[in-house]
Amino acid sequence: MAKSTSPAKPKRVRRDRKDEILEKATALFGEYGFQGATLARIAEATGLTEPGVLHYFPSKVHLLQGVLEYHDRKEVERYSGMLQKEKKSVFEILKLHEGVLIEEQKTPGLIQLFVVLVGESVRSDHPSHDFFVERYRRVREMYVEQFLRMNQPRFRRDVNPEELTTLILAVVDGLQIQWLLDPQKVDVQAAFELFSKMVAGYMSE
Amino acid sequence: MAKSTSPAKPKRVRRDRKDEILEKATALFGEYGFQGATLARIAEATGLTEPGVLHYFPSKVHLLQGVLEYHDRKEVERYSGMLQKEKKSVFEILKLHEGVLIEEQKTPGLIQLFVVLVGESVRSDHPSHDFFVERYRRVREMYVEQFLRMNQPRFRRDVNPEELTTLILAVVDGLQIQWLLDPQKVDVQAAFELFSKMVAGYMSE
DNA sequence: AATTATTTACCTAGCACTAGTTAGGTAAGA
DNA sequence: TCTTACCTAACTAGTGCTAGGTAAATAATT
Repeated sequence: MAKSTSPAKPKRVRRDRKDEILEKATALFGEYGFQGATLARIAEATGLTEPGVLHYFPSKVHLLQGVLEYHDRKEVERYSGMLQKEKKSVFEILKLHEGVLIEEQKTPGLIQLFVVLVGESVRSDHPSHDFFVERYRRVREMYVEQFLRMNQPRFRRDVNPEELTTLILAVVDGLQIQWLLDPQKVDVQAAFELFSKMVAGYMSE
Repeated sequence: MAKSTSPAKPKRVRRDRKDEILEKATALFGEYGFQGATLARIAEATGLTEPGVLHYFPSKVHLLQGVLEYHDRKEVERYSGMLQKEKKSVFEILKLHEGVLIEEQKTPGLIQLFVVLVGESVRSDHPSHDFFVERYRRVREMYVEQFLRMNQPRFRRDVNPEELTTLILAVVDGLQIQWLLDPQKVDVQAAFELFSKMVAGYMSE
C-alpha cells in the first residue's frame, strides 16, 4: 500500500549511483592519489559504506580503472574531434590546445587527478601504469598522424613529427605541474603562447 | 682488548649510517613514492630495524625531508655552478641543460624520486608540498636573473624571462615523465634539441 | 491481481593485514 | 660513567575486503 506516497528512502538506480561514485572517486583520487584516497572516504563522500561501494566496483583497483576510463573517454572525444576536423596548421593546433589548457584550469581536480596519478604510475607495477603508457602512445600517434597529413609547404622538412609531439605534450604536462604547485606564480597561458610563437616561427622559417 | 682484530659487528659512525639510510630511502621513495615506500623496507635495505632508522630520523616525514635536502643541495650546487660561470647565450644554457638531462637518465631512481614526489606533493597538505613550491620558485629566480644579466643584443626584447623559464622547466619535467613511462618510445634528447633550436631561432630573430 | 521467486542495493560485523610509532632494554665505545 | 647505536616487543589506527544478512524493487507464475 501507499506506494508513491511512501516517504521511505528513495532507492537509486544503478546507473546513477555508479556515476556518482565515479565522480566522488575522481575528486578524491585527484586530491590524494590512488594510494592516498581510501575507500572509506570515497564511500563516505558518496553517502555509502565501503561494502556499498564495492557492490558496484569489485575492488579499489577496479574503481580506479572505472575513473580513468570514464574521463579518458570524454577527453579522447574532445581531442579527436578537435584534431580531425580539417587539416590545420601547426599553429592552429597549438591555439586549440591553448584553449583546452585554459579551460581545464577551471577543473583543477581533474588536472590533478592526472598529474598525481601519472606520477604514481611511473612505477611499472602501479595499477594505472599500463593505462598511462597506452594513453601517451595513443595521443602521440594521433598528433603524428595529424602532422603527417599536412604536407610540405606547411611542415618544415627537417622537423620530426614524433619529436614535435613529444615536446608539445611535455610542455602541457610540465606547465600543469608548475601551475598546480603554485597557481599565483605561474602564468600557463603566457608560457604556452610563447611556446606557440616559437614553434610557429621555427616551422615557417 | 682485541680492538682492531675483533670480528664483531663493526659499529658504524653516525655520519655514515645517516647517509646510508638517506641513499636507500632515496631509492625507495623514488620507486614507490613517499606513501608507497614503507619504513620497514627502508630499514631492511639499510640492514636495520624500523626503530633503528627512527633513531636517526625521528619520523618518516623527517626522513623524507632529509632525503629532499640531501639531493637538493647537490643539485643546486651543480646548477648554480653551471649557470653563474659566465654570461652565456640562451642557447648555451640550453645546451648545458641538455647535458644534465642526458646524464640524469643514468640515475632514473633520482628522476623518479622527483617526478613521483612532485606529483604527490601537488596536495597542499603533503609533507613535501612546501619544499617543491619553494624549489620551483628558487630555480625560476635563478634562471630569470641569469637571463636578465645577458642584455639586449642577445635577448630579444619582447621575451619575458619568467615565461621563458617556466617553459624550459616545463619541457624538462614533461619530457622526464614521458621518458619514465615509456623509455623506448621517447627520445628525450631529440625532443630537447628540437626545443633548443626553436628557442635559439626565436631569440635571434 | 495476487503471490511467489529472484534480483538488486545496500548494511553490520569483523577478519587479516600493514602502517608508523613508542617503551624500554642492552651492549659497545668515549 | 655517560652517550651512542641499536634491538625486541607491543600498541594503535588504519587498510582493503569478505561473509552474511535484510529489505525493497522487479520479474515470473498462478
